[in-house]
Amino acid sequence: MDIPAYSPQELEPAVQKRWQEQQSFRAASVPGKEKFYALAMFPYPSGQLHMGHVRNYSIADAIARYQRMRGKDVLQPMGWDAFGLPAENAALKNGLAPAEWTMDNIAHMRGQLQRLGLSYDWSRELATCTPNYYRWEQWLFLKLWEKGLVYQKLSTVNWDPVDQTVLANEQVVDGCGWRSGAPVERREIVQYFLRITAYAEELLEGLDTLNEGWPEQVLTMQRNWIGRSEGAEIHFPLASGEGVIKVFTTRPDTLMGATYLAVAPEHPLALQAAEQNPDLAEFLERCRHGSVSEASIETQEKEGHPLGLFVKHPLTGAELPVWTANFVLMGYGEGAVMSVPAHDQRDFEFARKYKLPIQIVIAAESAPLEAAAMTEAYTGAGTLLHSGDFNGLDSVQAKTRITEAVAERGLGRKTINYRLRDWGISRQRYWGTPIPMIHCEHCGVVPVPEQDLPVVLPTHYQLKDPRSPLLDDPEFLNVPCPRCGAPARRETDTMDTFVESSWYYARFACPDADTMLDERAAQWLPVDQYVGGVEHAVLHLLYARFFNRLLRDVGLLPADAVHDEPFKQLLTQGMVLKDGSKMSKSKGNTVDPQGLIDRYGADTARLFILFAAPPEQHLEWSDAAVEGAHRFLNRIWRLVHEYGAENLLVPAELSDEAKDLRRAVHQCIERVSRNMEGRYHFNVAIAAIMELSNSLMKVGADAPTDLRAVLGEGLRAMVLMLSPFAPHMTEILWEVLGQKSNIIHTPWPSADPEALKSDTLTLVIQVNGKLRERMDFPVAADNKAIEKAVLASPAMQRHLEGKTVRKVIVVPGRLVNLVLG
RNA sequence: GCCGGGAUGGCGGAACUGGUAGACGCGCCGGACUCAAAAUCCGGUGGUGGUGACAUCGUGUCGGUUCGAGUCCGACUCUCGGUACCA
Repeated sequence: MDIPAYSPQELEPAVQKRWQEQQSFRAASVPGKEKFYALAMFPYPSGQLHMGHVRNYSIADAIARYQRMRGKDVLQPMGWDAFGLPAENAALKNGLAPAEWTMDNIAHMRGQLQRLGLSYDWSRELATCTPNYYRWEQWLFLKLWEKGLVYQKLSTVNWDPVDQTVLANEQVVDGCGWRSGAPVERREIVQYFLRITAYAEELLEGLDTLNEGWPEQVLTMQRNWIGRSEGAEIHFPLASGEGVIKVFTTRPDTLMGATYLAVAPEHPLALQAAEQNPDLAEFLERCRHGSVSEASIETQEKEGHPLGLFVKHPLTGAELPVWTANFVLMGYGEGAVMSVPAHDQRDFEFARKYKLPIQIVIAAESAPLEAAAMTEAYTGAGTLLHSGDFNGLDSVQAKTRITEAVAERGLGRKTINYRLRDWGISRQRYWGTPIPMIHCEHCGVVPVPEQDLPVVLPTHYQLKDPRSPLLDDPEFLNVPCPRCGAPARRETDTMDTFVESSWYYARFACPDADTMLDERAAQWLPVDQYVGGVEHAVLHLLYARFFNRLLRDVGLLPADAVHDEPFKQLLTQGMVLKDGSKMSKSKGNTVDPQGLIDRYGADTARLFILFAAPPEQHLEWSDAAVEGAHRFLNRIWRLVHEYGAENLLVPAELSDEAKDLRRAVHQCIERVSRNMEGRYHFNVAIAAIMELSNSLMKVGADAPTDLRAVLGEGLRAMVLMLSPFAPHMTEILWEVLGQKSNIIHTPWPSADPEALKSDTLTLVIQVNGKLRERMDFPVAADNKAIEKAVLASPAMQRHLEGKTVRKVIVVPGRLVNLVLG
């Protein structure tokens, strides 16, 4: 027999050319056909495709191809998240302009993606660094400014005193700038913020509608991130002079146990107090060093300093000292906390360190507490004591009563606080979307008029240092004020790149629209299946959910329940690891997918990466296992060619052997189909196909006709089920089997319930929970008959000898457990 | 620090809702084909004891619930992701 060699290097490009010529993956809304929008998170064009990309896109493509075979009208687009820090770093290192570097990378990576044979509608490709894309972001920014959803406020950044630039948290290593090595300082600068907190409640409630389609862990992380907490705002009047310090607490029941207040080092009162207090000034100066990241603040040694200032307790009028502490965050709540050392662990440790009083006001359920003997705070609920009028109340009642008491004095109220903070979108960087604002000496901050959009980012600079070249470019900087016409200065800050990735999924529906979105967005949205890394579980996915609502509220998306959430189903894939850790250039443990594709072809690469682990788990890289995937494809290639286009009709009457094989075929269809939806465990689906191929391979060329006919049925099903994973090879094999339809749109096989039926089944017989025997029973046998047969069977006698049968448990279709004593 | 995951043979992993632990693949061992090798095909493969049918231990650690626990509950260890300016 003459079987052509399996040569993916020739076969795959030929099939890809065919797809391109036939525009096989072009999405055009077909009336009456159910739509399916499959989307993988678009890549940052770093230069080379890495294994994480291959995995991400193989998963999404398998889903897209499966849904196409299910008869859906599938949209699967691809684009580039093209603004960002690495382009500037590369520009500094190689002297290439960020735009040039980015565009070169896109061209290279597009070629790599095409070589993988992913079923994208390339006509919708977009890159976020093109004015055509980011102009709409500027447009939206202006709309939100009008609505008051964008505002300016001071916020703290990492400042590199040597490079004279703002540093990303990632660029701060052990408290020092990564390039200069200089200790990082904190600076407060005016930035633009998006009022995401106005949507906190809606974003939280929306999570309940995602229970079906999103992983529980992502929902939990988002809930915790939003961090809704009910409590009270309490005002502590300053002992001398005017004003109050406002604090938020979730434990108003412990108010009578507050022994001091702590404010953030950036708090105005701390700064004011430091003017007359050199010790304090020195402390605040020390607090001004180190990264602003939450992780570094929370893990640092907790330190504080008294302000020499006192407040009055809102209920007792007692004077409490005010401290400043390095762990109090200016950005959370009011930048001040009331401290109840007896009932809060952090306050307890702080109080012990600085010898501040500890006042017990909640009785623990077990032993009575004693301040001097405590080794940790009692943070549970309980009955109030040492609390005047409130003694004897439980924590729940006390929360209400104390909040009411404070409110009656005009010194507080019940309130809801969120951990979520407004989204600071200003970046003091060059390679990003220019913020469309103008600074005028007379008029202040003035928005760029809509007709002047886009504010185009100049791309001709050679970067010499990390400082944004926009700051030194008079052509960019100098503009007349749109309001008064006087010479004014353009805003040089650009937007956080998360802004671009917060709406691209919608733009893909209408990439050529001459508005931000048109009616096609509503047709395609929501995304039916979104696929991407867990690392985006909170930030990107929360911002995109927020943007979806902004788009709705400016009238670009319909205000109905269907469109509230952008991503109906979410699959968070695990990372690709090598030797137990993330593949990265710095660790030198990367495996270049290009080499893999060159050597084995795209089908092998895709099959391996889906077979090696379920999508949501980490994937440990293995060269050896790739060989295995390739060998499997080779076997399939030969198996199908050996059979060819024989195409016999499966007769109604089958021999037992043929019946068994047919059952195996249809069990496989059932198993694979189940794993193509829901959990998307492609590794199990592929294993089932491998098992089937092992059975099919045992059928010889001289086998009886009925068996050969079932073999043909099995091969056709197998090739169809393999096509979402190995689309190039199966396209050819479908023809080898004599099939005329286009495999891309051929219906997915369905399991025949008749074929699945079996006459007998094997039950496991356990004694005291341990496997002892196996016995076959007719499918129809009832529990009583099974129990009787087991106890009477000769094989069981040695287990029963000298024992009493205490209990017999029959699990239908599974096992029998004899409890003997 | 805080929030969320993960841990099963030599390796990647399987085990639907508490019911046969180790499917499938890799690796390894043995065999067939070959002058030989590669490729391919066939068989074996968790540990310990036994010639053997079999027995016994075994899913990160310790404890619990249950006729029965990889799966449920409690405590812990290690590890990974996020932590708001990496994307």
